[in-house]
Amino acid sequence: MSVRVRFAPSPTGGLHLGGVRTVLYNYLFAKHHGGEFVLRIEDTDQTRFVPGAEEYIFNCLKWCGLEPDESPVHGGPYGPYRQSERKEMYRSYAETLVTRGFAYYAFDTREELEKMREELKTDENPSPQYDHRARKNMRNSLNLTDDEVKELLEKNIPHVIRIKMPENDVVSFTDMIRGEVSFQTGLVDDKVLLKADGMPTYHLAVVVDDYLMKITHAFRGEEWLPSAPVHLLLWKYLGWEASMPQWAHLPLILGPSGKLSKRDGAKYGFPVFAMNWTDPKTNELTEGFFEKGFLPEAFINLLAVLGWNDGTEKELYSMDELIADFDIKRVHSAGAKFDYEKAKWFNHEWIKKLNVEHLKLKVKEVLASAGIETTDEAKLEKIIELVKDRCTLLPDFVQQAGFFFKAPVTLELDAVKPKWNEEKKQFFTEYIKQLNGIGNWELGEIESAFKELATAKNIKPGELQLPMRVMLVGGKFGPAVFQIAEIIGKEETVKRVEYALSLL
RNA sequence: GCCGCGUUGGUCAAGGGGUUAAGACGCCUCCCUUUCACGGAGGAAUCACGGGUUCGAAUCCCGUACGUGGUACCA
Repeated sequence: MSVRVRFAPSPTGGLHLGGVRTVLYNYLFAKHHGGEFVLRIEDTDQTRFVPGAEEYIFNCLKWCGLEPDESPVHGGPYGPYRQSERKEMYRSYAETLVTRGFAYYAFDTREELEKMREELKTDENPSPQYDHRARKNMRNSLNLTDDEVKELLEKNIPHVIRIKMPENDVVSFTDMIRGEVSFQTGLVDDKVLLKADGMPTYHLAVVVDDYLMKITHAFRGEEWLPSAPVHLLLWKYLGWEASMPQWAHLPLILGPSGKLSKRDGAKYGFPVFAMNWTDPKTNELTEGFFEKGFLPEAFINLLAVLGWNDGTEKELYSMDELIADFDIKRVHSAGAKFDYEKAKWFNHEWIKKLNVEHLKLKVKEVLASAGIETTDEAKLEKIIELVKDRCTLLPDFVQQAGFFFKAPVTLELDAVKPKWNEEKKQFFTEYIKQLNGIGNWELGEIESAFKELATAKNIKPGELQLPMRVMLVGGKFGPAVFQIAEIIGKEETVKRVEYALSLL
């Protein structure tokens, strides 16, 4: 049987680091086994609908290179892939469960539920559940007579269907990451399966759809572990136990203080979403890795090794290598704190690693958005090669490569002034003359003229190089000075030196 | 509160009865370089605690503490 996995986001907002990692592990597992990766939209909560969120998710996955094989936009044989479009099929499964005695109708109103919680609430039990004890005193088909239930149903009185958790049983299963996990059914509440509006809750939808879509392995965040017994029981009650997927609950990604939230991002200055997301209601922007200047290769890489390793010292993986080496059993069971410094290191490594051709377009874009037009392709390529070791994030190219195309507006003259004197000024005045005389404008000529003149003037060349750099670059950074001069050309070099001299 | 899951340097982590307890990020020192990086060589820093089991425990068991998640007609 071929491997089929799924990622099932609810389109309610930005796509979190942890979400992308869940997609990634699903994707890697599927591809490693030559299986399919399906994306299903879990939009059963109509009150939380957020326009644009679904399209946003697809954009993120595309940028990450994690394209689904089946999805609402990619199609596939098990559609529809949007749960809201599957609404009609859930009710009959829920009713089957009622018929079999594994679930029941509950007619309690919001107010009645609140009242029950209020009454049962104590210091020892701050959040009472609708469980096997509570259900005995509520308005549901367990307590009502058949006729009463029938009447309520016929009158279309709003109701939900709840699972009837066994009072005293143990449900256990083997998690691919954690091993044997077990739960006392009496401590789990009677989760709503079908809501009053006819939509299923996650609990019903996930098992019905996983069954219908022939999902073989179900990987999801650790936050689902406590409701796993409900899902296990549903598979059993529906008579599908034999086709139940294997489960793996992935560890959480934590922020500097506890669970990683988008607030952490704003607070500590790092992105937490794959791409920028603006909440349409509040207009609040949460930064994304894409806009921050991360390469998808690096983003995927850093996420992959946040909670997984192959047992070797290897840390840099391409997607193909990940597919080849990934093993869900080697995923850690403990949560991992996200470290932005290390994330940046990964990006730096990937910038160094990727060839110029691969980087060119992205660098062009980043320069363009800083108002720097690059038309000379050969020149751009040469420059990227020269400066990429110095760039951690894509926008770093603006500082590191920008001055090749545009003379610096402000010069860091404070770095020069303290040791500046008349001799040095004369040196540069004469150097300009020599520069103008160079016929073959290339590195060797520019450099030897500089050094010979310095020797003649009895000044150490080293003492002149920093001023020269500041004149051309604007600050104390960048590749070798004469290389810069060679690339920007004679005219521009002379111009920049003259301008700087006028300020000194 | 109750339930689940977890706990190796600041962070990511290897190791799963006998190791000088890998490696990476970050930090520090030095070399290279009269810029900034890259690269290279070093350094500081870890098995949450308490009991067992065992000749021997970071590794196995039990407690405790702490962290984290759940406890919704949200996913």
